[in-house]
Amino acid sequence: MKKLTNEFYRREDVVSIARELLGKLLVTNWDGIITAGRIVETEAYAGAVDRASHAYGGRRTNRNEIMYGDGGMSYVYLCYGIHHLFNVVTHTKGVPHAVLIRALEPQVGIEEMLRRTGKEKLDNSLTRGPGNVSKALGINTTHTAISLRTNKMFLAEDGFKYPEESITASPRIGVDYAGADALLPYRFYIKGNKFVSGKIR
DNA sequence: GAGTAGATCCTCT
DNA sequence: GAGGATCTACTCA
Repeated sequence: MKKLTNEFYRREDVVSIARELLGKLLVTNWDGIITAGRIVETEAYAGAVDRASHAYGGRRTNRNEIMYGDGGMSYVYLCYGIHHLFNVVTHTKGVPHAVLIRALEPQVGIEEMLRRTGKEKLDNSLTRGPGNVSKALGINTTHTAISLRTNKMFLAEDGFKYPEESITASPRIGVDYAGADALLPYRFYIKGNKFVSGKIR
């Protein structure tokens, strides 16, 4: 298993990165408790020109400041007062690109994920949707702005690849307020995977 | 199976 | 003071 490199995160094309993250592993290790899952759904947020992004029009606030940092950092924020959403910051300093991790297939520490989410057994709701992903992996807003190359939280590849034909693009979810940009095919997921959120499988 | 309301709080205006 | 990159449970059918 190899951690993804800074070169991977710091490329210019956030849409390609979002697509390539499918099949990679997201690992957290809080106080020695390891949980990990394989990424099956992502969304790209293309910075200042993307009306669905927090950084649209170059908006810069305390909350999204980390998006303007170097690629390879985490961006976690609270949505609807309840859900913590986990993003990977990409591109280099000054360009606020990010990829939202929307769904995982659980791999390691399933018992711990069940404990964190209060569920009794593994089913497709455990890591389906960005709110559930963060809950299962124990991610919250205190984990924003940390490097994804530490041993606490990182993305890695283990050689596994989903076949090209199983990768599907679609418009993003929950961004109706973004006008025409809501229609951009910036969401990527594994066709037929039961952990993918939304109605279209 | 489809549609809808409610939860709940931080951030920005 | 408003609203959000969501999820679940509940209704109705």
